[in-house]
Amino acid sequence: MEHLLKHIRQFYPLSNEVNMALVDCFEEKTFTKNDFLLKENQVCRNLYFLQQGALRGYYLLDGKEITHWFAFENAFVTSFHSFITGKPSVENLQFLEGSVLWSISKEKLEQLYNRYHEIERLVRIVYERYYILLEERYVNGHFKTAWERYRDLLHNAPHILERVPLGHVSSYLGITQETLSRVRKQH
Amino acid sequence: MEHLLKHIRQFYPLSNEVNMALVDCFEEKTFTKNDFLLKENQVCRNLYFLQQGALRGYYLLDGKEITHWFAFENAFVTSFHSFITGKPSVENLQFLEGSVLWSISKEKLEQLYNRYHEIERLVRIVYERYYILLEERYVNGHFKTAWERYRDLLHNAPHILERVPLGHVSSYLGITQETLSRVRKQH
DNA sequence: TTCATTTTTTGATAAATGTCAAATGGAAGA
DNA sequence: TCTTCCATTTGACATTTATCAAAAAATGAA
Repeated sequence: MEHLLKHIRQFYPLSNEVNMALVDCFEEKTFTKNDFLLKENQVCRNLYFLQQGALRGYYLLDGKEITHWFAFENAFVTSFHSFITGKPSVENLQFLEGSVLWSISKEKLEQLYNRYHEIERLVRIVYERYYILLEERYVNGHFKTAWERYRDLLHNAPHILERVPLGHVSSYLGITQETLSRVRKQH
Repeated sequence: MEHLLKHIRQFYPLSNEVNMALVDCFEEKTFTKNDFLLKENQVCRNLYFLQQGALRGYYLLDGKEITHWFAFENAFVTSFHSFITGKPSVENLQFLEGSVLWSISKEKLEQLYNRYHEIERLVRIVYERYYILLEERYVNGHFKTAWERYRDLLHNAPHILERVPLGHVSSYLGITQETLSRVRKQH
């Protein structure tokens, strides 16, 4: 839990009162490798903080799994589209490692919004940051060759390559596993 | 101004008092085609509401302009990375048509956040929506052929093809102008 | 360790897309 | 209308990447 509070402080420091209210709303969950946090067509009603472990989000395209994001320690995760809209998820969330999370329901989060302006500010700021991270990822993938994408990943997020099977990484980069394997060898 | 208030109501309806406070903080600006709202290396200190017209965001890669977004009537626009972080922009914002915007400074917006929880909620909700729109755009561009990207654009956002030169559209889709031209003819 | 399973690499070939150069088409202004 | 400028298309060719099949390597369980 201290991990979560520390993480939050980096975005927007909360008063003691609000910190305590927040702690009351989260519950701990643990999973093992290959477990699913969420499957396609389920509605994601919770926001999670990943304290320990690793997770991927993927969807099916022409029968193939396309991993479009990874998450590691100290990140907020959920199926954002489903969580925000209340519609069934198009993505699956699967653990890449045994993991520990803290979970809060959408209802409880909305109660917190209503009670504490501070929480709404915190979340506004978190969304801002997540928005620009996503934008960055979008731009970095645009108009790049297989080798450039691999090189950029190696530079910006080497932990992904260390902790995730290549098959998942290749779809994350938008290339086939064979191409990733070749490109990696040539350089 | 009524356009802006109406747009806001779709996200989160504000009380009269807050609506009035908001109106006081925005000022109108007009531009002609090809004008720049922002140039590379400038810090973007304002958030804009595009009431009428069209705008693109682009950056330079190997000397070529890469357009990575378009905006049309009834959208909030800014260089999000620069606006949020206060750092110089890597992108240029240029008008594709004569346009009318409403502008609010970051300082004034932050004053509004402090005074009105409602405004912070509104913006939190706007970020949520913009986040999932960006995510959707990210996923739609991933692992698609030139033809699929064109077809999807034609289906999801035909107005772009009607109002924007093909050269800008092609870089938006992550393909060359020649390929877009060919792919378009073949189908 | 050994076996079974999964992951990664390699090879041969096809398909898609990029590049460069030139031609065509269309729009706006003189 | 003519001219100029910019946008779009076309052609020839090179390059990159995908696809399919199989081999090799790595991993994990018995």
